[in-house]
Amino acid sequence: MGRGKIEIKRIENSTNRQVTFSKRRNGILKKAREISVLCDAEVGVVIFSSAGKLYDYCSPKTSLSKILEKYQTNSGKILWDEKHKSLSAEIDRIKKENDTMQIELRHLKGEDLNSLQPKDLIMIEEALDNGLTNLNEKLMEHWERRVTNNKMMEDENKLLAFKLHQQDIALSGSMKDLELGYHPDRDLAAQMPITFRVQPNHPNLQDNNYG
Amino acid sequence: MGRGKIEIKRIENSTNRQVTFSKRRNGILKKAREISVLCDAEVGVVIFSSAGKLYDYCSPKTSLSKILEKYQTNSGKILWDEKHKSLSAEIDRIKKENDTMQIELRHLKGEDLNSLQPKDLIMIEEALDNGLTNLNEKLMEHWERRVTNNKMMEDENKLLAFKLHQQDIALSGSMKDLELGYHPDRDLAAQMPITFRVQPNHPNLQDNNYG
DNA sequence: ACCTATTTATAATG
DNA sequence: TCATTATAAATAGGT
Repeated sequence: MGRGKIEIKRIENSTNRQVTFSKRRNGILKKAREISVLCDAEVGVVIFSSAGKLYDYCSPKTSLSKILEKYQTNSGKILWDEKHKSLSAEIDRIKKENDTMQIELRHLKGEDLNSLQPKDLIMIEEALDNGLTNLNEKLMEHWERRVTNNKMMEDENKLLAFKLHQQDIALSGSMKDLELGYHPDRDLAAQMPITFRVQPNHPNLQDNNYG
Repeated sequence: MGRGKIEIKRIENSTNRQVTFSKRRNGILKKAREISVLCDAEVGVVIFSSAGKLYDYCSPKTSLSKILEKYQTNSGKILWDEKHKSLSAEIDRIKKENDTMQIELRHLKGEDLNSLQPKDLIMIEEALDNGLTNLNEKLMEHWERRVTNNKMMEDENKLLAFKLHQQDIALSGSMKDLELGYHPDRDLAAQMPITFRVQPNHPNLQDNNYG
């Protein structure tokens, strides 16, 4: 379309080339705009001149980013840059790791064992046995701590009972003494400190040595 | 350009719109091709029809990926931000999942138990017990299959021994008949085939039914 | 940049 | 959907 027909091949005259580029670039961008309006289409156009200058168009109500995302899901082609490749690679790696662990977990829980050979089964059994051993060790520690605690509390209780008993005796003694002139305050005062001293969960209890 | 001038606004008639889309799309792609050849330009075009169908063009000797990379460095716009974020989010999600499984695995193997309460320990123990139960079941199946096989082989062996015995008897019978002209080689030759016939691991053993 | 002869694209139609 | 064609639009070459 013009004064003369031209062949579609690189225009060697640099000035001519640049002029043609400018004209046709405008043409394309205009047509892109038109088709997006006329036909309700999403259009993205990116043009670099041979000099490296950038021109682009993107239909309204969207963005190149969105169009390209759609492009990728639709075409299956991957456009993204190195960063994304590495992120994707990491996802793959972690997923693989995940799967492996998933399988191992299932096996340890006694699931999906049908495909395994006795040799594998025995290895898993060893792992389970080992786990149980370690676990029972821990449980034993807890248990022993509990027993020790119980014993300590028991001793403490005995001691307290004993002291209470002594007090009872002392009290009945003073009661008898008081039959003439008794001051109740003194008895109360004598009991208070003991009440405060009773701390069954005292952290340093094990340092004491009560029969 | 056509029989009549049209306004640049959405074509309401759906058929018309689709036809116009088809024509103009071809036009744009053609012009994209032409400008890239005539003017040595890098061009990328992505068009989605309103129905969501994808059409694209990319100038030769490059790729959309490269063009877009160039676009980003040139325009400063980042096309991948959203995708980037979603990928990162997925990595986080999977990593978390990974960690959880990692911990569960360690616990089942009897590691890192110090932070756990007896209640947790007991739950793990139950899981291990359960796993062991399932596992032993499987092992038992394998074992029983092995035992059955052994028994069948034993029976087969007995049968073979019996047949051998019978043959021996038959053989000595003929030997006696031959007491006048005996050849030691023949005895050896008679034993050979039996040796070869003994195949304890015969694959079809289970199809036989020997008392 | 503009002009315009000419080519090209395409709207309407069959 | 496909071909035709009259007409609008794009543009090559010139100024």
